[in-house]
Amino acid sequence: MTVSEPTPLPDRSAEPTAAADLSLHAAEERFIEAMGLMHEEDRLPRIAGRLVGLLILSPDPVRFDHLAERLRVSRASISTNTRLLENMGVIQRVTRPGDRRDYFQINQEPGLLLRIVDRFRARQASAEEMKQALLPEPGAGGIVAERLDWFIRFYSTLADSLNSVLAAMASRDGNSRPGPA
Amino acid sequence: MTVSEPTPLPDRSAEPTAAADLSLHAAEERFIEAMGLMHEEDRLPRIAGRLVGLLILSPDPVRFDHLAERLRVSRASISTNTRLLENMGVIQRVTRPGDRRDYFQINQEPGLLLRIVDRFRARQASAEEMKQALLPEPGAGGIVAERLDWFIRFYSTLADSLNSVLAAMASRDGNSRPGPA
DNA sequence: CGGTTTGTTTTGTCAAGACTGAACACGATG
DNA sequence: CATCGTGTTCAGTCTTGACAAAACAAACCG
Repeated sequence: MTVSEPTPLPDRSAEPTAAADLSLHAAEERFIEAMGLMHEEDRLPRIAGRLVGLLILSPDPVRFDHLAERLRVSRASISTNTRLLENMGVIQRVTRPGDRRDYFQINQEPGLLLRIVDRFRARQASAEEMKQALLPEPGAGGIVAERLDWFIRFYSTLADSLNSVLAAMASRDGNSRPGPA
Repeated sequence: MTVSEPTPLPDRSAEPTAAADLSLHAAEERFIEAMGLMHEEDRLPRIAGRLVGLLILSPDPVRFDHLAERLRVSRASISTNTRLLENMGVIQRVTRPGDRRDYFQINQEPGLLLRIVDRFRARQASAEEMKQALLPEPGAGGIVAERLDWFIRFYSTLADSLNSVLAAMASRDGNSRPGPA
């Protein structure tokens, strides 16, 4: 799982910005790996997360084969995961005239975030259904109904506030950037 | 994965509330399964989720072996998963004097929710670290920094609002209930 | 003590799914 | 048309983790 560095770049003493570059590189590595783990928690393949991390850090669109090279994974994995992210609206495939190759850039990423909202809504809905089924019961106004209420209220509030954060952010910088869904 | 019913309780036709009971039972089944799926999304074993669902619906503490029986899983799985949830502060093991057996009840469940907050905070922190590393760079105020800012702002806002929802709910009914962390 | 009840730990099996290499498709290019 | 460049798909391997059965531990009972 841990990567081995074939080129340790031993000629470091010459350049003044070398140290900064290196630590930046290390930080990038960490960020990318962290994004990999994060997205794995969200049931996405680790490579997809790393892809997102890398593309967040890349000001310009990145070439398909550069992705494979930089992340040290097979082109097959890049193909699969770019497609996945593309379909989710998280990244965007761009092409250039006279260039057969594919480039990718992130897509100011609410795609992922909307997924979270959906999950919360689903939980809320599930508890609501249960509450409904419970209603005709005699003496059903007890602890169980209370718990379900708590549950429902929590998730609905959460989804709402998440939505409003998204909306606020979209209106603030969504007009300057290509702004997807 | 689908359960089969060995004891259909055939003597139900006598009671007038039979229909309601049945649909309630079905709804419970659905709720429990839904909770299983939900928690699986959060990287917990499915059985743990079902356990949470069942305990939410149980007004009184439930006996260890009843859990196994009701969910139709092995006692080993119950043991493992109750322990897991207990350590997470999601459920509570209770005992009764003169009774060797263990009972479980849900622990008005912020345990799970705090996990979500932690995840958000971790994401925010990761982006912040990256931003720091980026700072000394020349011309680093570009798109990348902007994206990281967006990211940071989003997750911190989210975690904050989640916390405040939790706090509001805790203060509203936390004093009547045993109220854990 | 032997045997029972209750819960835990260990061991093995199984399934899901991530990742890869290899075969493939297909347009471009000499 | 043969070949190369580029990306996709397929088939196989490998890891991970959930789950169960069985062995185990410990408290209780006769």
